[in-house]
Amino acid sequence: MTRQRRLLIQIIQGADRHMDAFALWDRARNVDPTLNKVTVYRTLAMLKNYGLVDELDLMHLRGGKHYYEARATRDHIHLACLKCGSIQEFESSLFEKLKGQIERERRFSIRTVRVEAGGYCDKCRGQ
Amino acid sequence: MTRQRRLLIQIIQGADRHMDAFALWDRARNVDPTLNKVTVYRTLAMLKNYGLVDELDLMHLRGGKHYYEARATRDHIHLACLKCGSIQEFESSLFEKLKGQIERERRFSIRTVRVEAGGYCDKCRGQ
DNA sequence: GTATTTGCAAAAGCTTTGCTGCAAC
DNA sequence: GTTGCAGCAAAGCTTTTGCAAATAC
Repeated sequence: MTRQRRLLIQIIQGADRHMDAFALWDRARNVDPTLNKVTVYRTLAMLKNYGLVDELDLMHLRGGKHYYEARATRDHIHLACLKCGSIQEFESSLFEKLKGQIERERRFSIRTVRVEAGGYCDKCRGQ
Repeated sequence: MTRQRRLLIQIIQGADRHMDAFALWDRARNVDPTLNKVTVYRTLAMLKNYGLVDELDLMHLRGGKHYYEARATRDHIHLACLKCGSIQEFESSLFEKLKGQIERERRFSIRTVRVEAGGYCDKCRGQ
């Protein structure tokens, strides 16, 4: 494991929000200004492959780019507000049951699941 | 409603698989060779806006492009096989309950939901 | 006749690739 | 010393934009 990869992993795991490749690069450059954007993409590809990082689209709220987050111990759902752009996370045992149903009824072995809902958050729904 | 838009809507609704913008364009050109790719994108933007069409990523199995499908009467989940690339659709009352839970507990008004699972289908899981 | 839609060309955005040199072990 | 990783520049793909001409009603 190289120094730069360790740095990127650290940034993803410590992120307080969902970051895209450019944002990750930007944050990494504060620590190591020589780090190239291509290295970000190559590291992300590796981490996705090992299942350490999940790739999100967040309902394309801000164009076609992808967002990344360290894989959590428990899967969660992303709720994207189409008005204010806020992202909420939601965990539910129903979601766990749903995954179990898919595995059983379709004999489909799930490796990653992505649930994204677009709509209006509590603050924006009345407006 | 213009002729070209009607044609594109017809193609999306009659599609036997999930199509990306290029595939839609290609099919539309068989009928009207003057139809421009930009018109495809503009029509899709309109249809997404009206909630008549859903945009999918299918777990980025084939890069960052988007796939489109006419909105069904009932939401469904997409299961993308990481090995053979097959796409299955899955409906479940648990999914409906999960949506209800989100609406209630977070007071989040859902407009579109996308559930995509990547993994191994029955045929590929043993291999 | 007015408003909206289309084609064309070009730009924009994000991501990937080829190759050479550098770093890790 | 061998193997794999990083930097650089350039290409690749999908999608969006600006503007003049064409179409719809």
